[in-house]
Amino acid sequence: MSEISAKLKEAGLKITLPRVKILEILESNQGQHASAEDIYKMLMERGEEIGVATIYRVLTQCEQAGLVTRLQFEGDRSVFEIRVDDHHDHIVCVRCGHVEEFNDEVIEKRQQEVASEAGFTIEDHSMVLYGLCENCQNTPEV
Amino acid sequence: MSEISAKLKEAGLKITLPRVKILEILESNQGQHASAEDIYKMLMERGEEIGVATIYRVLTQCEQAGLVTRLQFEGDRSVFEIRVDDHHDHIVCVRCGHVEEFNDEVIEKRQQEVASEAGFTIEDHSMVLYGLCENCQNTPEV
DNA sequence: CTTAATGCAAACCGTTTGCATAGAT
DNA sequence: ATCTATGCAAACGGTTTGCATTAAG
Repeated sequence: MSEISAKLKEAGLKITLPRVKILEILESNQGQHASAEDIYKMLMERGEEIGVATIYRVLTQCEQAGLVTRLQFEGDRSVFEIRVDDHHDHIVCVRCGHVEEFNDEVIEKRQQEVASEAGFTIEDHSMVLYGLCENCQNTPEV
Repeated sequence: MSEISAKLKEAGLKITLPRVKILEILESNQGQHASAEDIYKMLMERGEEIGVATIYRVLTQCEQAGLVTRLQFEGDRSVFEIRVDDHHDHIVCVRCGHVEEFNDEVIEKRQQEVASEAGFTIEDHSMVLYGLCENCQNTPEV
C-alpha cells in the first residue's frame, strides 16, 4: 500500500481515487502551495476526471484530518500544502509570488509569551511576511 | 475642519459625506475591527443612506491611501480598522471572536532577520495568533 | 462647470450544497 | 448489500463593476 493510502487509512478516510490523486498532486507540488483550481487544472492536464466540488471536499476533509494545511496568502483564495511534521511560516514575494518557508525558534517562543501575557492560550497562528525576493530586488519594475 | 477631513485631504481624496461617515464609524469603533457589512448596518441604523459598493470603494481607497488597514481573521471576510501610527498584530479568540492587539519588539526584529537570511526585503507582514481568551478558558464548552 | 464619487443592480469568483449515481468495504 | 464519496449544476456570500445620477471643487 502506498504511503498516501496509509495516511488516508490512518486518518479514517476511505481510500478513493480522487483523494489519492489530490494528495499525489500536493505531494509532487511540495513547497509550491496549490489552490483548488491549480489542482483541478493539473488533474485535467493528466486526463483525470474530477469535479471541483470533490477537490474542495477532499481538501477540507484532509485539512480536518491533519493531512493538509490551508493557507491564505492573498485574501481571495486559499492555497494548500501537504502537511509535514515540521511547522513553518512563509515569506511571499509581492512581485513574483515566490514563496519561501522558514521556522524561527525565537519568534515561536515569543508568540507563546506574548499570548500568555494577554491571558490567551495559543492553539495556532498564521504569520506571513511580504516583501521582495532576491531576484525581484535586482530586477527593474515592469 | 475635522480631523477626518484633514486626513482625507492630505491623502488627496475628496471630502465626501460617505467617506467621512465611514471613517467616523471606524474611528468610533477603534479596536473592534468592523467588516464592510458591519459598517453598512451601523450607518443604516443611524438613518444614513449608503450603498455597499460605496463602502467597499471607500475602504479600498483609504487602504491604499494608508488611512485604513484591512485584516483577515477568518478566511471569508475582511475587517477594517482605522490606521494609527503604532503597528500592532492580533490575537483572536477562536471561541468568542474577541480580539486583542499586541506589539512585540523581539518578534518584529527577528522577522527582519529571518527575511534577510532568506534574501528578502520585508515590506509588510501579517501575524495572527489564534487561541482561547482568559474568559473562554474558564467557561465550559457550549 | 467639470470631473470624480455615489447608488443601484447585475456580474463575479471562489467555495459550498442538494441530489442522483458510482464506488469502497 | 450498505453506506459513503463523487459529479454535476445550481446556490451562496462577499466583493466588484457598469452605468446613469449626484455632488465636490
